[in-house]
Amino acid sequence: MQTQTRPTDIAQVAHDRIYRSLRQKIMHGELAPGQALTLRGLANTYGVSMTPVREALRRLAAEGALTLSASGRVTTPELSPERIEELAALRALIETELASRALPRAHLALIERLQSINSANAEAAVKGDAVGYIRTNLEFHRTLYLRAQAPAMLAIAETVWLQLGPTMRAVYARLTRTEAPRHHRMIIAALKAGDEPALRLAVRTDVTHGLRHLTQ
Amino acid sequence: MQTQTRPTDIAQVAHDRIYRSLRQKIMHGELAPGQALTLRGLANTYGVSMTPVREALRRLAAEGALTLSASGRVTTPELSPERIEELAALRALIETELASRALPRAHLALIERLQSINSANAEAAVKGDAVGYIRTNLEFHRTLYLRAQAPAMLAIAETVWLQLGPTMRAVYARLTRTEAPRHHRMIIAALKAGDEPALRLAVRTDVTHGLRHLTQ
DNA sequence: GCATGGCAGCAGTGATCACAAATCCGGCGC
DNA sequence: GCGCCGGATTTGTGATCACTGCTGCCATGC
Repeated sequence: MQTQTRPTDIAQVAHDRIYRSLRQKIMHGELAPGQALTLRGLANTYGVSMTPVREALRRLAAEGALTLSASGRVTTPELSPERIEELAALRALIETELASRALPRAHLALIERLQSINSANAEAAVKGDAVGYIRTNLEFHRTLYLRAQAPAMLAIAETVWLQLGPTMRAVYARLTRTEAPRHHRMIIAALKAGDEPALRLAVRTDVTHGLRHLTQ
Repeated sequence: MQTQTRPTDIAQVAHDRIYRSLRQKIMHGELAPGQALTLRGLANTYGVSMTPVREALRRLAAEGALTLSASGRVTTPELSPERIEELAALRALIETELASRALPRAHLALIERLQSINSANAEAAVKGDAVGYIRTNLEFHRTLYLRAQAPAMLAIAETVWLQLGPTMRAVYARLTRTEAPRHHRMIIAALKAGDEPALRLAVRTDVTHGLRHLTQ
């Protein structure tokens, strides 16, 4: 019983480390759409053999974060406008539900944390730091949704973020400024007021705003 | 250029074959919750080495169809009531949206196909064929949702079905009878009438009905 | 009788290798 | 000069193996 494994059930093995590393890069928009990844190349980069790299890539491909060509080559996806519209609709559907479920549990400490993340988000925006912008933006949403106590829903929301990752960079590169924190402030205001319809609207607006102009 | 590969981009390799086989078994409720799967055992069953089995299992685990213990052992998941409630809510959210999108494209040929699938579903119900019941039930939904032209949404809906697979058998074992086709007939009636609110309600009722009593 | 310790078998992980298919590139012929 | 052919290289796939840690069982001692 007195094993020295971590208290979590998170395996600390090589393929998992590589999976997390690549997943973060993809979700934060550090990889451009259409970029090719090779087993031997990544194995060399991470100093391991092809085996754990293959598992990490296959897992990411299963989650839609990467595309497998017919010959097994993996690349980051280049999304069609229709696909982007779908993923934006999914974000709106799932995240409004998550926000609704988080609302009754959103106490002052959470709202303060959201405001703090929002400051970092605005800072990244004015500095033109696209990766930092995306990272803090997702952190804002994740922090709120964690309160919903709905891990399966959150996992699916994150899967959608992952699929949008490579595209996100292109999206946010052009709008940045202090644009998006406005919607985040609307979310915070609705949380403070306990106004569920306003919260749902604010979340829906926030998640679809940046993607809408890409779907035409 | 004159390769003999299929025109689709679906790889016909060993790990993919094993993945599809296991995925179907899980989604159709052929595997009981908590059942353990071993790499060497499956490798033997399918007549391959551990490598492709490992990839298939990891892919299924990534989709939530299987659970990985801390030591790497994989089993079919035993879902908590909270998790089931979440997954039912996700089904309701996503599938009402898919049905709405399919509605304007639902012509008579589709409705006739749905009725035909529904007959097979009723037949499986009276025969007490749980696997056949689940299979035709999912086929009914998938056939409708394919008309929505929303592959990303459908993929996520199927992921949810996959997670519910092992649990579904236990659910439908107790209610079967000609119970569920009633909701399916409501869906068909709403499609014929072009009545979107009724369609959304019928879908929501159908997907949450069987799961609701498990969430308490 | 029960608890504990050790040992054997079992299960997953990652490295290495042989192989096949796809891709790329240079040269040859028209 | 252009296009096509063929080989070299790259890349993914699957098998095998050594290794580690876990599991479970049996025997031993209290």
